[in-house]
Amino acid sequence: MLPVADSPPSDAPAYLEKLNEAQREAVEFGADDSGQPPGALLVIAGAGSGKTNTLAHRVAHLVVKGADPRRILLLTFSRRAAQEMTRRVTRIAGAALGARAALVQGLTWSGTFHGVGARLLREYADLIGLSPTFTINDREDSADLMNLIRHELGLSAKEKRFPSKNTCFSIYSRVVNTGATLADVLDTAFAWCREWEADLRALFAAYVAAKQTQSVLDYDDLLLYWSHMAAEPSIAADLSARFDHVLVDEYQDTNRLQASILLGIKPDGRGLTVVGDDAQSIYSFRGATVRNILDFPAHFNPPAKQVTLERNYRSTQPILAASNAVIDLAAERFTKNLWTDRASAQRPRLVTVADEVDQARYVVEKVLEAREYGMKLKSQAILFRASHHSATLEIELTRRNIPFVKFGGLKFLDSVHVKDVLAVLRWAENPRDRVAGFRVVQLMPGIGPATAARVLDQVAGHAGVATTADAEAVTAGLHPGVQHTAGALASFTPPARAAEDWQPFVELMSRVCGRQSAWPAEFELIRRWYEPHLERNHEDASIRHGDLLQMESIAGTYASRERFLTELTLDPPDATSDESGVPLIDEDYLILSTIHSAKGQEWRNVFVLNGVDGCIPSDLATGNEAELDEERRLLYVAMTRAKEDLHIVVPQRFYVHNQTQPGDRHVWAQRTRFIPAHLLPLFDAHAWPYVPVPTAPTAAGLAAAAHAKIEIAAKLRRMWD
DNA sequence: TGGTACACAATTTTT
DNA sequence: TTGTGTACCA
Repeated sequence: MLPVADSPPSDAPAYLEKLNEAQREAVEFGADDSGQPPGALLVIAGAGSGKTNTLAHRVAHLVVKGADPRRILLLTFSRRAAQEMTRRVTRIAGAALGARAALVQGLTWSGTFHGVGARLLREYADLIGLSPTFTINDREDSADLMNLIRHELGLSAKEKRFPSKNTCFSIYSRVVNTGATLADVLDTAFAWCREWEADLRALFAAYVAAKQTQSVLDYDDLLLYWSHMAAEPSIAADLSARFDHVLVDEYQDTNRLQASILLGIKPDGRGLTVVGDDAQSIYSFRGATVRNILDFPAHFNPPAKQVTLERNYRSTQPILAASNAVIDLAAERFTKNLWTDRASAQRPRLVTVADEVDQARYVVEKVLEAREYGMKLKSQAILFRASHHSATLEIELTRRNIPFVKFGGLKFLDSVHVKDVLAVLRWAENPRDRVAGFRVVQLMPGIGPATAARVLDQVAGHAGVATTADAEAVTAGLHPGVQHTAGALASFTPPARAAEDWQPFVELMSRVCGRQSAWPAEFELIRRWYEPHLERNHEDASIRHGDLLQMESIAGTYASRERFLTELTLDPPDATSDESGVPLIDEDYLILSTIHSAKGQEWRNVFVLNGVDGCIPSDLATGNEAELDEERRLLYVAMTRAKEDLHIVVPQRFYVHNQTQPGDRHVWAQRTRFIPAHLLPLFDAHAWPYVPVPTAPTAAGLAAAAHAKIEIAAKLRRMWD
């Protein structure tokens, strides 16, 4: 490495040269050659302030200074972020380490809280009374299990309707993640379920018991078990000792449970670094609390060192000014003012269009215009509050043959056929998983809930009895119980209608459970078995068949069935596109994304759809000041994704969808309340199209106008209600 | 079991 | 509108 001649701290390694002063402080804090882990560090990193880069540099710097990468725990918000982080660390440290670059390959403890939790739980399973072959239920599966219990307890047959499975699960999850009492959660977030408190408590108790007998964990359990492990002194000491450094990204979006895990592992804060921005906290619906980041410094004695990154490298000054002004109106505000030296004459645009159809046209026109000037589709993104807000735009894009990929919203894994095949795998992996078994068995015609329950009871009965086969299974490296499934199924007498399908099914299960085929060959086995059922049950079997083939090839990229199941559940493929399959890497395509999924990303040209009250903020989230502020932060996050150009589109009319006859009923929308009149000078506000084409009033138009009058009149009257 | 008819409630964001 | 649950019948 060449000596650096003229930059002030002359001993600085070259890879730190490009960082600004605050970033360097964050990177170098406590990283000396003593080998002692430094005290707690909090980095408040504003939008676009080079947060990921700084964190990656810190990790790389620690390694350069002698930290063992295998003993670094790096927790990120999404797996996508984890991969990005690992990639950058490898690059930075690789360049700095020269010949020792291979060292950074050891950075294996990098992932989401849930992903790392799953790995640790499997390692410590025996210590905490958990079966190491536990399977993980995704949200849907968890709700299904909740539903099963709900029926068993007779709660579904109440005179007054009991909360739905999804509501029940949401309540349960919130209690777990916030650490609040059931009564508190009901009072604050689910007031309409207040009267069911006792029943809900019983339901949750039974739900927990069911998960334990079936060896299944839900998402929350991954954190819950982990936090209990971290609270157990002997295990906590072990956990603490195996990681010298723990670094956490997006700390503003962690919940109480996650904070308790960190404090359990690093009670004195030594070696602990957290990074985040309270202005970008947008996951409170999942139990995340800004208090984690605000209270972090005071948790420790001496208090955590705090570094603030205020220089924004992403956006132009006008975009930043508008974003700052929006977040400034928040009721509570704690930190920093971002600044930049990227001047531009172009203010963010606030564009009024007639309706959603025009909104789509505007976006398409501007996107293509930008591409004419050489801006790739990939450098442009369309952001929206709720997944379905992009429906009209998607139609327009498809019509005009513009390729796009959509992040957020409906998942590949939510489709029936994919879930069916996964259920077979899950059941083979864990025969006690009733939700999976229940689903699989009912695929065969002639078997419904009643028969399915009998089948599962028989399987459970077999698995419960220890036999010599268990011992053999253990020596063969299999988990006891797995062997019995096939035997139990073989001895079951199916109803006459299912007789024909039964034998092939038993054969399949015995091969898959007995691991007679290697992974991923067994996936193909299952797919072939499933095909006739697919064709019988679905009109569009050929499309779904294609999905399964695609999944089969993905399956081959995982080392084992267990890894495939775990990682697919924790990190489902999150993009859908208009074509089947994700576009090729080198193809150019437009990005559509919910604002939530856009976190941490940036594009040169950004469009925010439906900048309208009722969409941002969502109608459903205007209940209290805290919810409203979160919606405001959401708009802030969306705006700060833009590097050069930002368009907020405001359609004036929304057609009302649920009218009986095709008609012209609509509501008039108002510009989002987060951009009040006195902020307008920060925007380039105009209507589109610039030159409206005059047309003679049509009968429908007149009717609409008349209707509008009525709407406004009604609104004025309601002011005094 | 599996189909149909009907009632009624909720409606977002994601690991 | 869509999703979910229930009742009833073949």
